[in-house]
Formats: sequence, C-alpha cells, structure tokens
Amino acid sequence: MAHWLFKSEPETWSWQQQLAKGAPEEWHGVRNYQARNNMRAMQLGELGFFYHSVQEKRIMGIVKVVALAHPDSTALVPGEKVVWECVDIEAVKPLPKPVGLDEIKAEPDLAGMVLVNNSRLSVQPVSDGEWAKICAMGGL
DNA sequence: GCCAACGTTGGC
DNA sequence: GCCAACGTTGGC
Repeated sequence: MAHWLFKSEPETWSWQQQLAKGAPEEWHGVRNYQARNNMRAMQLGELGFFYHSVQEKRIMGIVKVVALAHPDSTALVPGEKVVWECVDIEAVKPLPKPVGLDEIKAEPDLAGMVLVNNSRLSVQPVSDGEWAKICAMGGL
C-alpha cells in the first residue's frame, strides 16, 4: 500500500481539529492538478502523515483514507464538469513525538522526500522507506 | 516581511 | 505553442 502526506496550515484546519472530530473529513480545497491526481490514486485504508505547514512545520500524526476521490463539494459549479476532487480522511493516531521539518532535512535518508524538494505540493506521495523512518523518529 | 519556487494566465 | 507577467505558497 502506498503512503501519503497531507499538508495543512493549522490556522485553516489543524491536526487537533482532525483528531477531535473523530470522523471522516473531506480534504477539500485542493486546486492543484498534481495534488488532485495523488488523491485519485489513493486506495481505501491507505495511511498518510498530517503535516502542519508555515507556523509549526512538523508532522503531527497519521490519518487514513476512508473515502475514495469524489467531487470536491467546495468546487462544484452546477452545470459544469467536475474538475476538483478530494478524498475523505480520518485521524488514526498522533505521533508521540512530532517530527519537524528541520529534523527531516537533517536526515540523509530523507533527502529525497517531496516535502524537502517540492514543499509547495499539498498532497504528496511518501515512499515506504521514508514512512518507516519518520514513524521511528516520531516514536512509533 | 522577504523572496524563491512553482503554477496559471493571457498576449502574441 | 511560447513566454512574460502575475499570483500564491511556504520556508527562512
């Protein structure tokens, strides 16, 4: 199974909110084709990291894909073709030790991460090796 | 607050 | 179809 990384500015939607909700949340608002295509590729039950950008810059926890890509309800224009889609995700568990961007950059094994090389992409693939490494760094 | 990187738009 | 101009994102 593939792994992913979801970025969010905590001011807009935070890990704390996601965790407190305890129910599926539509990952709407993505207006980037690459990010959308990543969501289209997701399978039910696949896991992803939840990353806080801008203010905190760290990976907070793990989420699970609970609904396949479907039209983004915030981007629907009646009578027009659907362009933007999103998946639904649910919080699984927090990382005991959130992993900061500075720690990721300091780790040679993670130098190839999309987060490091294309920080603007809001929904990213994470390789199995990167996934395992970050889980370990996060205390799991 | 600044700026680099990236994506999108629109004129040609 | 190319490319300059512009807007946005996100790290510093």
